[in-house]
Amino acid sequence: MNISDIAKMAGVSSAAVSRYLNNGYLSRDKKEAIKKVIEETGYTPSKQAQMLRTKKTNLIGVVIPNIDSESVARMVAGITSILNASGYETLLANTENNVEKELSYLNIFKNNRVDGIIFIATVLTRKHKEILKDMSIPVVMLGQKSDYLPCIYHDDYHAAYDLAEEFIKGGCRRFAAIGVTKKDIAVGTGRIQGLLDACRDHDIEVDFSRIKTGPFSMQSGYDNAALLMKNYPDTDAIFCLTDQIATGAITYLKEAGISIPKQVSVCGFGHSRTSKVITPALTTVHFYYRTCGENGAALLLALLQEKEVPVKSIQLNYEVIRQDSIRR
Amino acid sequence: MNISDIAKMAGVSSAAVSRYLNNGYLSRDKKEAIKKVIEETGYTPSKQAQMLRTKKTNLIGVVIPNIDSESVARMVAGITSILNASGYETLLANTENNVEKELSYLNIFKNNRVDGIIFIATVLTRKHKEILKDMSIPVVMLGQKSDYLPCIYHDDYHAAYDLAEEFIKGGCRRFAAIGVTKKDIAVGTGRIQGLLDACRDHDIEVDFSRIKTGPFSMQSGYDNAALLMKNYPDTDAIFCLTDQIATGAITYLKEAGISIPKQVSVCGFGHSRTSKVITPALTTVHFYYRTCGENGAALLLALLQEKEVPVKSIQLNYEVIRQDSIRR
DNA sequence: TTGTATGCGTTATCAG
DNA sequence: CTGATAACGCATACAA
Repeated sequence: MNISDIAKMAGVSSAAVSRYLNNGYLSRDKKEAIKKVIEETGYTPSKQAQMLRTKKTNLIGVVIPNIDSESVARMVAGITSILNASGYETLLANTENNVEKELSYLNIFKNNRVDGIIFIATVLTRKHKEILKDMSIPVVMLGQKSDYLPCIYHDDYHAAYDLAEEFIKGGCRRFAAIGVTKKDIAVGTGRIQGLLDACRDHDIEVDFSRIKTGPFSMQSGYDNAALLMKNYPDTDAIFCLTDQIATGAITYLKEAGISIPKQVSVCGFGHSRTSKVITPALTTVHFYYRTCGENGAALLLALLQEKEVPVKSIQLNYEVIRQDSIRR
Repeated sequence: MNISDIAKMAGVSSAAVSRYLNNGYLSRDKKEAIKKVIEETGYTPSKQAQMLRTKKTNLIGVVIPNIDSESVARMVAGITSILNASGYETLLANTENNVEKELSYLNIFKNNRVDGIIFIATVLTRKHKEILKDMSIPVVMLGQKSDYLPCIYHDDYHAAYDLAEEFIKGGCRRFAAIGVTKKDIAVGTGRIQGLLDACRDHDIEVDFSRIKTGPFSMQSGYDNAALLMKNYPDTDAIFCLTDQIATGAITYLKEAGISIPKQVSVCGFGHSRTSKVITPALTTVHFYYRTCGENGAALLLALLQEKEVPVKSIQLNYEVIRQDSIRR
């Protein structure tokens, strides 16, 4: 069932049907006739043919590192809510934290598969820049700051700085940290820098050998906390770069009979569901992940329409969630 | 840059290029020539044109109720891992628990937009059946049992039965439950039925007025637990139909100074991240969500290839996670 | 093994 | 306002 079948049945030309579908000039009675036939047949135009003809896909490629992560899921929820409301659909590319896959998907989308891309970034390599710099379609980056792409990101640095001050106010002086790869600029570098600068501003020395790194997992938090407390038993603050890591650390500390926050204070980042119900409730920072997704989608839509929006970058606010894992 | 440009540059016909792209008959030297030109130009064939021509999209529509849910996210992770490995991409439709949207997306996908559909179902109405029954493309349903579609689902009933027996073994006799709409057959009906049948088999009477329902949220758990303990203070077991609900219930009980599991025992379903770290650790049941997604994708792929796989339905196993929220 | 010609289902141009 | 027709980029039947 195609447009010319409908045209024949309605006694008009296929051009008329096309006009009907696209709100073009059409007399009242032809409109009626076409409407009737379409309703009777349940005809819907072929998206494939429309795409080929109009060069528009109404598809947005969304590249994510891992869907099974609370923060990413929230961003995706924000993205889809805005995009769907505007008649776009999302092509989801889950890279499972694999850089090769990430580059590969970016390349697949690069040409003419989608109208635009939203890229939730973690680690950015030179190859990323190469691919992203000469895209023929608009791209918005989420979660990392970029100087060559419009982006929406969180103020990881100041969030970390504020959190560090919470520890300091509570009297903590011998800091340890459990982080992630420095290559993740926002998280691995930015949050650690916030900690270091806060300590410097308060004349507190940081023992760099107490800064560990590992994956974004509870297991890393558990293992590294164990390592830290064994090698540096006088540690009184463990600065965890994500709630997941903090959850693992807390689990270890409790098992080891180390009191939180009395003997060791702990923080996380992300305000996860778990942070609200773990004992002690985790002092953490809320990032506006859903908003980030929404803004990213809105920005992409603007780019799609106006063709030349001045390259914007948006830094989102944060909120320190003071709970019970840092002593006061 | 299209196929005939490449053909000209390589000194061959466009058909030759097409054959090169699709592994057709081609002499060695022409192959070389075409390869060279394609590499130089970075040409990639237009997916839109291919779709129109071949009637294949290599797209799978994935309809989900809400991406910001641990169980759904795990299923999606499983789906994408299998689909991507087979060269398919996923068109994600997040319905935000809105039945209208769900029907609408199913309809959008119904015709020729995608090659197949994976549908993570919750509540099934007559309209769903109407739409799903005369699909021109294969559909696999996840999370609910269906008699008219291939489906993969969990053994909610026996999981609930086993969990109920845990309560009974621990000496609980005055059951309450916090559930969800009965229209969700797997969760709202199946799990409650498991509880009721276990009680019946152990000659325990259930006071139906202690069975509450609400949304899939922590808030519902909190509010309903409060309501229950106020109206039926002798309750010694709260059977929560999801971990989220259980988390809310536990939060209330702790606030109210009611000891868990001593005075009131609690269970959940889903083996969420939170269930592992909340105090007391939640006795719950593990469902193989990721496997469910993987199997669903694999089943759809089989359907896509063989055209006529006998309508299969797969019931997945479960594992009771005995932790500390039910007394022993 | 190769090239020519046709058509997939639309939209857009152009003449009427 | 309307209809005929070309074109989008590719894959394939058919002829060579």
